[in-house]
Amino acid sequence: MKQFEILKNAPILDGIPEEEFDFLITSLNCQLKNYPKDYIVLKEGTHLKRTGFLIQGALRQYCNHYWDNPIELSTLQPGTLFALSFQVDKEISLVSYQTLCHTVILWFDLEPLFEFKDEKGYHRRLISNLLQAMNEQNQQLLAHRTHLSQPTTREKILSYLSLESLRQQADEFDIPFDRQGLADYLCVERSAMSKELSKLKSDGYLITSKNHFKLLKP
Amino acid sequence: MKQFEILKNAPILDGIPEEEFDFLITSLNCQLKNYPKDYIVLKEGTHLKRTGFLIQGALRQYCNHYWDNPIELSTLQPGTLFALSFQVDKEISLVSYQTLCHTVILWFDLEPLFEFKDEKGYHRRLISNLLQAMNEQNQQLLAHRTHLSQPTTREKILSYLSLESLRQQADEFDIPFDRQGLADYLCVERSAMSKELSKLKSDGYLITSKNHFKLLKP
DNA sequence: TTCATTTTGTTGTTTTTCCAACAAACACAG
DNA sequence: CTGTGTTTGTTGGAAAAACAACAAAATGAA
Repeated sequence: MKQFEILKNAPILDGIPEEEFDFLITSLNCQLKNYPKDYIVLKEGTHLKRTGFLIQGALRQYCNHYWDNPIELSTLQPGTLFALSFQVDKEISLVSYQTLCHTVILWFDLEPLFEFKDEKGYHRRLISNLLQAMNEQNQQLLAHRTHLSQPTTREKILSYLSLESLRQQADEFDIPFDRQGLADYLCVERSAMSKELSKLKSDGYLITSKNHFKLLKP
Repeated sequence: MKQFEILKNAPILDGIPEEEFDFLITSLNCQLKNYPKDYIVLKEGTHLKRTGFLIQGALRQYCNHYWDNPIELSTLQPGTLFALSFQVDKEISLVSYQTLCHTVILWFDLEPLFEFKDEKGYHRRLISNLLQAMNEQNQQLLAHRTHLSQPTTREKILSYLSLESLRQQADEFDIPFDRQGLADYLCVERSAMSKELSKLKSDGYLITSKNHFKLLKP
């Protein structure tokens, strides 16, 4: 079954044997729910209760705050956790989630993970995986914010490329974006970015063809 | 002793009784180190090994990638965790840390937390606290990135204010910034922001005096 | 209170980015 | 190969933001 495959391969369950899933399903009070297209699964401003794990379908993550000026955040793919809260009924959700098609979500409680009924250590393993997932997301957010903090398009590009160079430990590398994708990621105009890339080329900062970049010290 | 106070009150040790600290110090292989002013504690591109907890002093967090174009990220205050890694010797640090004054750092290992020697559950408690801290940072980064993603100064302001309104559950609230601080946070010019705030006022979007804001639906 | 300092708002100029339109290069199915 | 659709680079005018300089207001210490 396809749904089970996604669950089985989720990083969050890494290191936990399948025969223990039943134990987890019971102790975390799991509940599988189906939603039709365009259904608002969670509305911003409401109290966070249970954690969601997207099994099938797609979720649109967005804000629509005070002045009804909707802001798109991202589209969640199967295998993603969302709506985490560690102080149930104290935290409120700052974002909304809406289904983009027929969607299946596994809801569960986090609290049992923090209680003392974990003879085999699988709760702790689950928490560790959670921690790791969150750490990764953190790194990505931190990097993205660093680029967006740069004042000009040129500096945004340089910030992105030099981090990518460090990450890939090379001064020559591929990037996972086409031009439009990179512009969206850096929140600038594609044409302005293209202009700036040309300048950088003629200034001797880099050589590029398609999504392959080679950095130079001019 | 002041250093111990900071440790004792750190959110990361919440719920763990003082008499258990010795146990943690031993099992996590803790090590206290002193650094002089301007010392580079960790350089970007090097492998992450141990986790740091800033006890005393201040750390400048910055990047200086390929083209030696330094980028300031933040200044860490006592009580902050940094240089976390969950795959020792696989992850590299994407940022550097430099002391701004005489600084004391507690270094420790994370791995023991994920092993099976936790009779009283304090390792798990520590992990939970870690998870919570990381979740909070995540929320803040996500919010910040959302604001920075907005194309214009006006939209950055509106994004920030409407989120703040949601967070504080009121259409009237104080913000923790002065004008310059808000401009820095939103990565825009103070004067341009001031201009835009004036426009928003005359357009009937808000009333403000000092750091108190009241939102209106025009 | 007065005076010095900091914060905030305003204005005009310069610079940068956005936007729209188009041409060249490329990708690919028939 | 040809033709179609997409991606990329380029350009010029419009809009916005940055910058600099200054005035008004608020703050805080003597």
